[in-house]
Amino acid sequence: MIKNSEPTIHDIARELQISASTVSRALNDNPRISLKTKEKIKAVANALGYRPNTLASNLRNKKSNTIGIVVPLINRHFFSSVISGAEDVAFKAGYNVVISQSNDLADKEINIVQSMFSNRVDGLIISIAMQTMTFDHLKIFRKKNIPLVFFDRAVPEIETDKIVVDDFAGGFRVTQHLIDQGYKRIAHLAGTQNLMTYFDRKNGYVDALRKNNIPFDESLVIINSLTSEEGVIAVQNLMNLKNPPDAIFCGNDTTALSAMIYLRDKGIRIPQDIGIVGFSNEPFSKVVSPSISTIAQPGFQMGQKAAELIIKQIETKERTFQTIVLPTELIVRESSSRRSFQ
Amino acid sequence: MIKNSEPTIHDIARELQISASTVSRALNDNPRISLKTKEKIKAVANALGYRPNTLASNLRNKKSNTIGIVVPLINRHFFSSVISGAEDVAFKAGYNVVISQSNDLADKEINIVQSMFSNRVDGLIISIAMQTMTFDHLKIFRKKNIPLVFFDRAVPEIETDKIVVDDFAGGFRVTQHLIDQGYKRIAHLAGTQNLMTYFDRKNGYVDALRKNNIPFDESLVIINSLTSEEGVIAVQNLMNLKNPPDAIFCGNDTTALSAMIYLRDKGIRIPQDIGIVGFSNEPFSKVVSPSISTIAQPGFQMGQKAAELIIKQIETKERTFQTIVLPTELIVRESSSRRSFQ
DNA sequence: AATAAAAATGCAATCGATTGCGCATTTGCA
DNA sequence: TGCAAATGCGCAATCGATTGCATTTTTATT
Repeated sequence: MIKNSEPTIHDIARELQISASTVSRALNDNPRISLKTKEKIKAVANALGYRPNTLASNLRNKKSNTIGIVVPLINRHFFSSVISGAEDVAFKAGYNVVISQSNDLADKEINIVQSMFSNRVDGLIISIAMQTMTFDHLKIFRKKNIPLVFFDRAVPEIETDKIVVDDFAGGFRVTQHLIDQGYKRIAHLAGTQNLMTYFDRKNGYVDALRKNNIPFDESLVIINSLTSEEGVIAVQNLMNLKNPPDAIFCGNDTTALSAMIYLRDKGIRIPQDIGIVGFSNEPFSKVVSPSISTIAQPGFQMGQKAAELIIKQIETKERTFQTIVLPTELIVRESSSRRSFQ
Repeated sequence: MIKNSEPTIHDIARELQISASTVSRALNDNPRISLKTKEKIKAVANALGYRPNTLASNLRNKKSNTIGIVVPLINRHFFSSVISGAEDVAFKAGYNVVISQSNDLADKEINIVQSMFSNRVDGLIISIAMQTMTFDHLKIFRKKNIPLVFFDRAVPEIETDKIVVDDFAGGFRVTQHLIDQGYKRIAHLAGTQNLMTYFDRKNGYVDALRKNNIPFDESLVIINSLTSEEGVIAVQNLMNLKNPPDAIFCGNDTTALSAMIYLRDKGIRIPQDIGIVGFSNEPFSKVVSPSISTIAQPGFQMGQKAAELIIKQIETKERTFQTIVLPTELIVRESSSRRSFQ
């Protein structure tokens, strides 16, 4: 009779007329088993093509060796970089990585997070969805003391490890840079303000204006969800003002690009007539023409750090949470370099 | 005494003085349990904050509800698109997705695949690493009849579902297009030939030349691993030929871009002096200047299809494998549109 | 009311690996 | 040689959910 199922430690045990306990210990290099027995066991395991059933082991150990990662959209450079960095560190430490995308929908995020809990992930790394307004599904992790790490989009009211970039400084620096370039009327295309990232970027913008004694003009700030299409609409509205801006600090590179293309088609020169700065340093921003000034966010590094923190939480009982603020770097490119054109 | 562990069906059973079997059946809506009991059980489950332990369920059912995906690099647009598409379909069908990247290294790929097997993934979706030359680690899946689906980079000698783009047609079309644009001496920057994708692209190139009675010139084909740096080196070599090319069909957009930048810096005009075409339609290729002609590969759709196929394999015993060849679409942009400049 | 038939629930084994405790065998030393 | 101390290994319970079969309870029928 052919066994079509996988060999188990019991099969090895039967083969050698010993107990499954011994096999288990031998395969785990337990010092209680003699070298000779270990070798015999390993030889048989090899011959049978034995592969431990991680499911069984996980159940018994109450540990899945799995880290969950939830992002708004896998298919976006920044997020896939974070995932890549996290996978890198996690794999080396012996963890698997399960990934889901919320599509920026609160419902799906809740669904995913609960599913990951049911799967008993050892920890969860998450950047919350734009739409998410309640956080009970995440607070549960804290309550049950399951490791949780936020990156990029964190929840202020939940105390845990967080890795964010210095969005405030980023917003400030962008604005200061535009001012330094001689732009006088700087608009800001902001993302939804429930997310700290966009909130902070806007505050940096506001602060830079104040520090430079430039009056804040409400009409120059447009808030939307920063898609390519909304970027165009926002710019249309801005340009239709009686007193249109001469620079736009866009909340991300996507809107910066769509705005730029729209303006170019209207015959408006960049950076001469209008300065543009984006945010995130998407790969395209370096190679478009004019190249887009932007803020670099170290995604890969962020993912690595997130994985390190979650693994530390998993493997130690210690719970001294930290918020790591990665520095933002302003990358000045053509889209805002007016001085060199004057 | 406070139970700090998660509630189980046994806790629910004890609470109601019934058996765990009944609880299990009730929670799974088994018709053998009366509606009244079901409601009581569900109420208690809710009150206790019960969440089924998927690990236990998986072990008993010998099914992990998990699909493994292995790609060379998560952090690359095409692959992250595939992952995104696959996650989309998988999640809706109740599957989790674990992801790992091989970094194009054979050793890591083998390691990953074995780990996924130990984790008893229900199926594996993979695009093999550039470096991988032996396939025993994948043949095992077929031998054990575990669902396996290749995408993009498939292994010819393993019979299973495959989703590829029509690389041959892509290579042919690119070359024909360049010929139609009046380019006479067309070089090809090819990827490692052990991968069918690059092999087919090159064959398409060769075939188009023959069909147009253009002699094939060995010295115009350069094979490397298509990184940005290697693109530059390749172009340098090509331009140093006694008889340099007037067009380059690059194996991917990355090399197309780096080649273009190199040529531009040398004062060579594109597409007037040299025509360039890439492959894959990376997001940047549309927005750079000049924009890069390329072949679109529907990554997201490919991922969806891959997930559908693997789920079909998982959920039916049927094993009639198919190879789905997604059509390639030539996107003509500025980098090869010489006619309009003459 | 008695009995058959149907409906509802429980028992206990199972999935595969792990581990505390205990038993048996070997080794060491006086 | 005798006895304590190592050393090596096995028993059986455990992790939490599932399920074939058995048992109990309820309903229907005469």
